[in-house]
Amino acid sequence: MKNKRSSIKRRNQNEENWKSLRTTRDDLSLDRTLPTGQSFRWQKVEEYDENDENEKKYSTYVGVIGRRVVQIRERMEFEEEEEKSYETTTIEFRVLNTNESNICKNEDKENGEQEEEQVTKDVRAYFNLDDPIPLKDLFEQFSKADPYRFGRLSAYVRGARTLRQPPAECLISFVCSSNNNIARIKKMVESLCEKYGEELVCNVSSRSRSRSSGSSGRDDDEENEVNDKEEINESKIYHAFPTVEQLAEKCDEQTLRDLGFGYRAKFIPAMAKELVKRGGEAYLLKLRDAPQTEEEKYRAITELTSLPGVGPKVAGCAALFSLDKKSVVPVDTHVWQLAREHFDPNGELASMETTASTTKGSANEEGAEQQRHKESSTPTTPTKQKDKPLSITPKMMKKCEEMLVSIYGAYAGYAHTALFVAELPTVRESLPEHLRTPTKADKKRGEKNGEKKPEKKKRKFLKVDGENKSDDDGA
DNA sequence: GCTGGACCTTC
DNA sequence: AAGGTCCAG
Repeated sequence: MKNKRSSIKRRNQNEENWKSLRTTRDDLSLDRTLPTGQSFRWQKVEEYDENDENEKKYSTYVGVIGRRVVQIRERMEFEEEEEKSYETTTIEFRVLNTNESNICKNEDKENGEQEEEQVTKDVRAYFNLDDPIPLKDLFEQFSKADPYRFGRLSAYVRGARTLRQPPAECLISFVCSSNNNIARIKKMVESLCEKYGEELVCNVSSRSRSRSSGSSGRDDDEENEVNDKEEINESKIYHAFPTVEQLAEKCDEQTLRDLGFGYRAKFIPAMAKELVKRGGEAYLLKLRDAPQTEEEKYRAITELTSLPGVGPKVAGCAALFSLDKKSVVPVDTHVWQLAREHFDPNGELASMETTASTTKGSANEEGAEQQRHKESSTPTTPTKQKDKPLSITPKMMKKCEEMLVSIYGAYAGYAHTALFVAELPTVRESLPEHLRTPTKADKKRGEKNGEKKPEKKKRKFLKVDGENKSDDDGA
């Protein structure tokens, strides 16, 4: 409503609005946290550093936290000291929208400063940056507890954090995630926000043409020209995630079906209404603030599971990603696969796959094989199955979660996040071959060649060979 | 309690 | 098939 003010001034103002998140890249890597399928609202945006004479490009993320549109970047600085020069990374953010935050209603300066503090607090909270234990230290603990897998992986997933999202947003997003892929989940969440969420008005920073002094006068900014409508107003509209009240009142199944939600369309209005009945967001926040005991953890999961569209997996995600239940390990097909591959030397998990998975005839055989070495006497699994997708039963989830919690402890959920991130294509590619979890294709190929899966036996007892400490990622 | 299907789209 | 859940039997 109030975008009549001078956009130029605002633009300059924004340039200086970057504030430090007061963390380090050991504790937070944006690339390993924001686009990893915890939250579906972050968009990677390339920017140019206007203070750098070469206008060096750097990447930022733009997303919405509550009612603020937030942009985050990792800024690298090179410092020279005597002979050595080294770089430090500062993680910074700024608020882009003008109808919340950086404008104080009564031009009171103190209020403004309070607001500034509040913003920083909120953003830090969203990233769980006020944990009692820094992520770096946790990773060291995980590595000690599990040198074979986590220890060798930790350098490649440094800064892979677990977020702390608004509970209703998190829960509803993950209801959309069932039997679905990330790209479509993002689309669904975005359309839900556009349809029902509060508008958040941002000034658009029409960079580029300001100075094309840079050597490569390329302008890949054609999209700015295309969006001429928005360019004129110099504002861009983002949307808050709708509140449960908004959804309960306005949202209906048919509309969501038309938006492409498929069979999940009926869950969201039903859940919103039920949540409102139970007290709205405050009801969920109560689950968050309950004492951090195992009992309360299970209670939270039970409560969530009684909502429409929420099974154990979705409840686990909401509990871990928004309700401070840090030992929860939400087990999905991917986590199951990696647990079976790396944490199942005795084939306990493998033996539970009574339903054949898509590709592995050998999985069951192998599991049964190893099972025989132990004493447990589950009925030997049939060797021949049809090609049905593997579905994870609650029993399997429980077993898998227990196994990981027994290894990683009270912050097992954080370890899970890092292990999961290591499986994402972009990160996986940065891993040395021997750390990559074999894909189905790999296994198939192996079977065809009649190979014997050489590793398996050395597993837990192999000492961590001196994997060159390559402190770093590929990015 | 546990298991097998159906369920909406789309990459 | 994709980061499951619900509902019968």
